Amino acid sequence: MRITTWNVNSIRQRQAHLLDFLKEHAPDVVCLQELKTTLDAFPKSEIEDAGYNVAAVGQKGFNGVALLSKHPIEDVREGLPGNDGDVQARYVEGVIATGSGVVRVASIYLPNGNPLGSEKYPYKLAFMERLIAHARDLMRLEEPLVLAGDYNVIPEPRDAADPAAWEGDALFLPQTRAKFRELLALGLTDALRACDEAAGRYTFWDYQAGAWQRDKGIRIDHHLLSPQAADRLEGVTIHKQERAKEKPSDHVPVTVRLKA
DNA sequence: ATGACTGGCCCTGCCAGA
Repeated sequence: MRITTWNVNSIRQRQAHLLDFLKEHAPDVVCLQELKTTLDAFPKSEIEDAGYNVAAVGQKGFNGVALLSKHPIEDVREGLPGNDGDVQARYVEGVIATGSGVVRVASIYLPNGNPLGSEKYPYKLAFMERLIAHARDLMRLEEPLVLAGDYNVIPEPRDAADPAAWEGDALFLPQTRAKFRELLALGLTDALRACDEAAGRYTFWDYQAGAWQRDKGIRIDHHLLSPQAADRLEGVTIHKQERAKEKPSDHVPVTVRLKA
């Protein structure tokens, strides 16, 4: 079973790339972030025609997350518990029912948190607290669980081409990284790091300053696996070539492979 | 050395992203 996460930076701008990707790679599940649209302009029928079921949460202009699945999507949750009054579309979760069992998958668009000093950083930390609390509950189910998405967290210096440039940034602050480690401490596995300890495994390159051409990337798109999912981990692929296409997202797709 | 982009929206500079 293959589960891809991809911050597409506008589903309308990236629709052709997405459909190409689905055709070429045919992942079982795709977790999308930054749809940047309400659902009336979401290309649901085009994605369904490609063979996928859809569970999506939209928002005008910003955020927006979706689960696409070749298998039925059950038990859909929109938003994290404890976020009453939070209108930002940043979380959707569902149970994927395959012939050989179920996997619970979440598509997460964690807040960026910049600029510091604004209300955005406390919002990021509060969102992470809610995610930790919910993940703790999900871990009690002792089932295969994949928490995938754009975490807006650079976990370690080796996850940035130029770590010094990110000092003091909401993506790399010690407090941000500590909260990410709290998630891992629940017993979740960072899938890429379980397979590959190398530096230079990036998933995002800024549009500005020739970041792509100079490989000034960061790794911020992650799959976190429960033990029952980690037991089945076969590998992780970063689809780096997507960034070299015309009109790319600034993030590339990342796919985790689990044994059937 | 510095700065370099892209997308959506209130349709046009501005906010947001990372």
